[in-house]
Amino acid sequence: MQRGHQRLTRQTGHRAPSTLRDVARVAGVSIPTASQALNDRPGVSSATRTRVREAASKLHYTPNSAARQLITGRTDSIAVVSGSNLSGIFSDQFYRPILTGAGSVVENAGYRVLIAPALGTTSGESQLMRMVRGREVDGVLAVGIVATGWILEMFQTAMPIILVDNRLRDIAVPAVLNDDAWGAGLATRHLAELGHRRIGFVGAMNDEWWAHQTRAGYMGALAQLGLAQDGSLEVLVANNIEAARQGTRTLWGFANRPSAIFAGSGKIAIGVIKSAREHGLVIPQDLAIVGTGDHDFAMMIDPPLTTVSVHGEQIGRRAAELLFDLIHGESVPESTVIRPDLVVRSTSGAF
Amino acid sequence: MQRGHQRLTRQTGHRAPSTLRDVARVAGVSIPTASQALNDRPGVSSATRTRVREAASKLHYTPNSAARQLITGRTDSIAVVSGSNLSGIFSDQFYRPILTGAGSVVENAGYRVLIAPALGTTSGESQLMRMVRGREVDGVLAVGIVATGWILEMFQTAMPIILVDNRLRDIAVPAVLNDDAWGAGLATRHLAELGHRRIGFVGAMNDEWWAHQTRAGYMGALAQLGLAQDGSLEVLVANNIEAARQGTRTLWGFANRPSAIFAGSGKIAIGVIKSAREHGLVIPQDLAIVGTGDHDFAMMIDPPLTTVSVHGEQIGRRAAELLFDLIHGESVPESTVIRPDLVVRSTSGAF
DNA sequence: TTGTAAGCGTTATCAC
DNA sequence: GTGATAACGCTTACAA
Repeated sequence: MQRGHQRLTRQTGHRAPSTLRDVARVAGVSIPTASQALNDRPGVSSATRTRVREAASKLHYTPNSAARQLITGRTDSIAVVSGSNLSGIFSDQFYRPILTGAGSVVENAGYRVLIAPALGTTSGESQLMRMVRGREVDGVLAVGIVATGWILEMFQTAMPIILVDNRLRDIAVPAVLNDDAWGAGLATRHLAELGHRRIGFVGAMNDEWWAHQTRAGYMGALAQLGLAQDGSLEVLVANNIEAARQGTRTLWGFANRPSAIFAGSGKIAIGVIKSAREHGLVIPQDLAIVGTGDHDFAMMIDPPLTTVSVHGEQIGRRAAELLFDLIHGESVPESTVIRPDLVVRSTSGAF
Repeated sequence: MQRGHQRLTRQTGHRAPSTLRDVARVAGVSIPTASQALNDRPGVSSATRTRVREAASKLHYTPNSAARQLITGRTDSIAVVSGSNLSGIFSDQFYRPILTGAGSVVENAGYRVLIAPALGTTSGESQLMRMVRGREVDGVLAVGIVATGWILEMFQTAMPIILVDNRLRDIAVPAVLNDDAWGAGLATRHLAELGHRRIGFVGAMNDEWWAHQTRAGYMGALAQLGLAQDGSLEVLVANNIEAARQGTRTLWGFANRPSAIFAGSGKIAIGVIKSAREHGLVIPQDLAIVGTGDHDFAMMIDPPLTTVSVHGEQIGRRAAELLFDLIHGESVPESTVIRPDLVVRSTSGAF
């Protein structure tokens, strides 16, 4: 079993893959006829069709996709592009289920998925342009893209594109979004129903759509519930654990500190929990918390996290379906919104 | 800003992408000359070359990749295939850094990455065959594949392939592996140096290479250290949190229970911690633990986990480099092994 | 140094 | 129903 020192070169003992010409010859028909037969086109006798099919399977014939692309113009593949690199996009807890959902639709449609290099780098962008202008894909799924510039403008005019979890300010690109405002409302009302009057919000201070919407949903719910919109209840931080921890440190010292917190992202929720614990607060007795995003850690942490559960797979599936609609020349709504649910666990103190 | 009800169809106002013929016409040369000029081939006067380049950039010319593929036989893309679906492979804490590393090498080489559908399903396999036999990729990176059947045999003879984190029993396919045995040795010796004599092992009982190697490393270290290889010190469980928790429940009751545990995977480490805590043991005072895989949670859990840090990015980079070697016709070692390091945090009780 | 001719493997068009 | 013939956009070989 110890073969570590061996060196291997690519085997070259295989014959070239068989072409349609081979199939036609074996079946005793012309090349176009073989093509018709294999593509289930009318105008071929069933006897011929059978003969061609048998020849094809005998020769393990697989169409050369480049040749087919060249003439049909279709590539049967789509690109997934994001702001991060190849696997960065997949490591994000939020985007992963979206990609799972989109992937299942795309794979079922028999399409291939090309991972475009990250936007933001020059080389990444030029490779993406090559993919788009070189007609290597039939459509683009842009996940969590922030850029608004010429890239997307070009996409819009040259290639079907669906935006996932973001909107653009200036260009009307169809998007599939989580209903962040709705989720914030669910969380805030849940805490209010448990008797909390001073419900704080720790949100992301970036300029992305979801951050705005989440805050708007929180504010709207407070107003609707007739609760105070006290500025001291609200903290905006960078969207990471450490920033949330640092940014909320001073929050717990005040006499009229919030008795409950709605955290606008999963990372922020973790940071808030750390910070509160460091101040000696017991969750949920001293502080109730509702997080966002129903990720692995929501169940794993102690106590388990009450959270707004984003339906990522559904978002991804819908986005892929809409992209196919666009590819097939159908029109799609500019904005498709998927509502999240509330998953009640222990940190909100409901039981 | 509320434009939700609008419906959008693909814009068709764009002209067809420009071809080499357009470039040649604008530059006032023949098509082959334009081709030579743009591909930096000798035998073109620098004046002509400049004129062609200018025409190309003016027309936003991008070569049609299908046409180029058809004639050169190269696709400039590789497939990543795994046992899981599109994003399942990326959600695994172990594989993600591997893909990050591989991705950076592949993208730098200007290659595209095609995500192959999961093996194991009929449709996935047939789509993969289509990709391979249809010559849609130049090589395959197979991550954590367990199958040994005809699929890989075919790969080996028809297409360059590198296996990551696995070996095959019957076929000599070049592989890049983590040195699991080395890591197990590091962990075991670390615990012995801290004074532990009864060092237990909770490992995965599956049939994969890493599981065997990890156990072998543990056993080897015990022997080398002159410590008991007591069968009661060893528990093999399925590789998930719950199985590890259940499977180690009875471990803590014995008078001569282990004072330290080496957990053979990240998931197993979490399960062991849960189980030990449920039995009232305090970590690391009552039980020292060394885990495997330096993932996010290793730092996040309390106390932070001492763990064998697998160099996933390096594994991925190496795998991609070897794949390119294979694609370029060079030979590669059948087995490339990357050594992990030990990251000492709190659970082992070193400080 | 440049242009002409041929061909990659497939599908589309149109006679027969 | 079937088979010539052309075409997709590009690269290579070879002739001018």
